[in-house]
Amino acid sequence: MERAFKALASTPRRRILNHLAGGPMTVGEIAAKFDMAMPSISKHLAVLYEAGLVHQQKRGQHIIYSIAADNLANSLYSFLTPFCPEARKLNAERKTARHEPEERVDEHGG
Amino acid sequence: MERAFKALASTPRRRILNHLAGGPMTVGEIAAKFDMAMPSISKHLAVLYEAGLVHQQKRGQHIIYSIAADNLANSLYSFLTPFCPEARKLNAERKTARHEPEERVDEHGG
DNA sequence: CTTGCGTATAGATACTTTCCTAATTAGGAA
DNA sequence: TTCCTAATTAGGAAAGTATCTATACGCAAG
Repeated sequence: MERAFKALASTPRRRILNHLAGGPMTVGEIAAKFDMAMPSISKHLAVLYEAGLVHQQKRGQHIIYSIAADNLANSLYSFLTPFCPEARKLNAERKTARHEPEERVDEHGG
Repeated sequence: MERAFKALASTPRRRILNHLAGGPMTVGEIAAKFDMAMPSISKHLAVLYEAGLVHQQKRGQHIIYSIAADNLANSLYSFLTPFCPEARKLNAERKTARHEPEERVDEHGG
C-alpha cells in the first residue's frame, strides 16, 4: 500500500499507467512518447513494478510492461473502505466476478 | 488530482485520515495520538486541506478537521476509471444516490 | 568471440519533502 | 490591557526524489 501510493504520487508515473491502459508496451515505446530519457522511464517503471501496479514480461531482448489493474484497484479500494463502504462492496464484486479466491497484492515479489 | 495523490503518498497523512474516519477532531487531539509535534501535524493537515481531502471548521479557538470522503472517493474513482469501468459506475451511483447535502462536517457531535 | 540493440544500473546534481524547535498569530477569560 | 491555550508560520538540518549522462548487463545475429 505504501509503495502503491508513493508510486501514484508522480505525474509521469500516472501518465505511464494511462498509456499502459491502452495495451502492453516496451520501455522504448513509452520513452519515445514522453520526451524523457529512457533510464528515467525505466526507473519509473521499476517503481511501478515494486508497487505491484504493472507486470513484466520478457520477450527476447524486449521487456513488455502491462498494467496490473487488479492490484491497482485493490490497493485503492482497500484504502477507501474505511471511508466509503461502497468500495468494499465493489471490491468483493470484482473478486467474485473473476473467480479469484483471495486478494493478490504481491504476485510479483516471489 | 495531483495534490490528492501527493497528499496520500505520506503514511502519517493516511493515518491521520484513518483517525478522522472516526469523527471530527482538533489538531491537538490528533497530535496527541501521533507522537509528532503539533506543527508537523498542522502541516500535514494543511496538505490534506489543499488537496480537498479534509474540511476545516473553526469553533472558537479550535479548528475541527473532518474527512471529505466525497472528494477522496471522487479523486480515486476518477483515476481508476480508465483501468476498471466499475469505478465509473460506482462513482455515478454515489452521486445519484445522494439525497443529502454533500458537506456534513458536524455529524458526529458537537 | 565480437557487434548491435534494448534495457537496467551507477554516479552526480538539483530539487523537494519531512521533521524539529522557536517565534508568531488568533481567540477567550479576567 | 495581560495571561493562557490552540494553531500556524519561520528557519534550518536531514533525508528522499527526479533527472541527466555514462556505463554495464542480457539477448540475438554473425
